[in-house]
Amino acid sequence: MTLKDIARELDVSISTVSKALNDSVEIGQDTKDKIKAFAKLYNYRPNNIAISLKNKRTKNIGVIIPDILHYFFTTVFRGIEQYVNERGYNVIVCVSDESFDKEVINMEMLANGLIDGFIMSLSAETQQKNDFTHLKEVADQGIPVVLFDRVTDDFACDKVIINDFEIAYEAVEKFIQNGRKRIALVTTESYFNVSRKRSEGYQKAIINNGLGFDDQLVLRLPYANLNDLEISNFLDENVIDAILCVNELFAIQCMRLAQKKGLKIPSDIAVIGFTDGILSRYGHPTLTTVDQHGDRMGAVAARLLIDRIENDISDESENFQTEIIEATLIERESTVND
Amino acid sequence: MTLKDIARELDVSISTVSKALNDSVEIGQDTKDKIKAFAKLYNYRPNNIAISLKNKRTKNIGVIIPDILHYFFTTVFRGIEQYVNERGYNVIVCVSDESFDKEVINMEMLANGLIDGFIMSLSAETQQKNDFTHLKEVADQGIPVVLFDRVTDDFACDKVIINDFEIAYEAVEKFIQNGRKRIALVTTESYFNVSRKRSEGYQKAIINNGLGFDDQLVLRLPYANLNDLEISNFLDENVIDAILCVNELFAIQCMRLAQKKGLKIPSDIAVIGFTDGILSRYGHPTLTTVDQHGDRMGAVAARLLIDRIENDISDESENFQTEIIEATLIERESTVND
DNA sequence: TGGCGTTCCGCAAACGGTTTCGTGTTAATA
DNA sequence: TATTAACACGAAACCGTTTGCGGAACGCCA
Repeated sequence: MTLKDIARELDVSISTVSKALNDSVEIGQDTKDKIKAFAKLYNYRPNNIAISLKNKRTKNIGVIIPDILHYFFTTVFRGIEQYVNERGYNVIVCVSDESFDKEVINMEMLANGLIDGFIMSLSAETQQKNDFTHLKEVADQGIPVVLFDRVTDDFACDKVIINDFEIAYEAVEKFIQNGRKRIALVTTESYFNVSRKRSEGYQKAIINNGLGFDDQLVLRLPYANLNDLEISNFLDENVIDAILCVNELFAIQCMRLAQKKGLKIPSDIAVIGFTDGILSRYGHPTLTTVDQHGDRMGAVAARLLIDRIENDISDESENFQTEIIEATLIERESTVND
Repeated sequence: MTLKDIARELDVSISTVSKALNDSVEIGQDTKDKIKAFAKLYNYRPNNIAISLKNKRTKNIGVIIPDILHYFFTTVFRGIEQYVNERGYNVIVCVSDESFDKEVINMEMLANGLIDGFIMSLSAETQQKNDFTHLKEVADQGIPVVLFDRVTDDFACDKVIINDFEIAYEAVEKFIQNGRKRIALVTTESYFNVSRKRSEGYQKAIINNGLGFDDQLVLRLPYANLNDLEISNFLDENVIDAILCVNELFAIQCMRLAQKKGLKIPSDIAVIGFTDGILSRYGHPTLTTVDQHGDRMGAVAARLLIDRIENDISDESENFQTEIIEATLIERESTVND
């Protein structure tokens, strides 16, 4: 069922049909009625591809995330999806699998007309290499990009992040208020901007509270291929009464291994993680954690992007914004003193 | 950068440029070289929308899942994404949020030219209502559909499922081999085809092993809004030494509440769940569970769909297939007898 | 009756490609 | 020298829409 079909059946021109269906004033009321009735009867729907070609707008948003199995990204994705749907857009997702090459390939695939803009979080490899030419290329093509969470200062665009530094600081102070003295940090290698900021927040809080920063109490783990040994040794070699972990999985692992050694949580060791995921809520004990409000983050990123798309911002004044989502600490069993 | 631009610059016709870039034999070698060099220099990429319009193929697959936060669906999604990318397709995802209306709206949005086919798992509401007219409509439009996991006999198409009945049967026998006598089942209300089959497998195994089916030992919970009370009462009111749960979350909840009552796992109560997710692997204790091989399921569904799309199956002989993925039982701490 | 303004509709271009067919040039062959 | 085949390229249709513009028909007024 195309405009042409309707035009032929009703013996009018294609343009008349198009205008009638779009309620143009150029078309007489009875003609409109006739055409609309016919269209409804045969369940006519305009072909979106043709429309996209015509107005050079696809109403699709490209989303590129490093890992779909990661709870945080999943919630951000959901936030994006919900928001863009409300504004009549669809989402095309690609997963970079933390790989620079996949990120580049996916962007190139989507950039040739398939999408009106990108929302993305940088892959681990991209952050390591510090190579953002693929971002610059799509930007040069006039395609807007919004970065969230894993962002970089080396590429100018709208960004959405959380207050990593402050919330890490707050978490450490929570420990201190509860009387903890030997507070450890379990983080990733430092090329992640988020881990770095969280580490800085940790360090600052330690120092400001007069505990004295001790690099021995910082454990840096590879992002993937987690194994028990390093954590286990770390726990053996240090006297620790609290651990701040930069993600949920690290926290759960720490708790499990500490418990295995006969330590009680939270009485012997308190634990705080990042990402309020399933593990935090249903782990044993339940985990005090930083809620990054992924849904909100996704929605904000989507709002920034669509606004930029629709405002046809040819004022390339590049008034880029960085929105900061306030993370919140959710207290659960892993820090409650009994 | 369009064909027209290149043609103008190089003073040849558009068709010559098109043919040259597609390595047509009609074009002389030197002309080809010149055009290709120019195209590469200016980083020309054909507009996918225009191509889609021309050959009425978008190379997009529509995926509709009930819940992106559900680990199982996430793994299936990943399987789909990986497979279709290899075959040059992209994925457009929509989340139905277990709602019939959202499922319908999403399908209609995507059906008008945006995608070449659907991969989907039915929402809870759709299964309850048993209304599949939206599926039939897109099928009538000639758009192929592949259902996975949450399928229905009332709509003819390719399907991918796991052997729910058999694996539930196997799980119960595992309990029995370990000497368990009072084996409970925690399931959802029965409109989910998967839960129903798992329940049947449970029941059959109980009966075949001479344990005598006791409906008292079956707890039926609502799918959402889980609260502790029902499970807690269930544990109080019955003498139970093993529980089979139809999903991961139920299993984790059961373990937590059982432990709260002072019961030891697995010595007092053994537990088996479905879905080998994060909770199963990192829960306390680690959970014996049914691995549904979501990745494989997604890949198979994608293969079925793309084969059907590309084989231009006008032999509407409707030789629909139902592929069955063999689930496997992963043994962890929650069933090991000590 | 001539001129003017409305109303209603069709023509054709445009979006960016692919593809069929036709045409002009050259060289080989009878 | 005339015929023909091979080769290289261009014109135009097509995919399904939207939209500016022109024109026909009509009514109204002077």
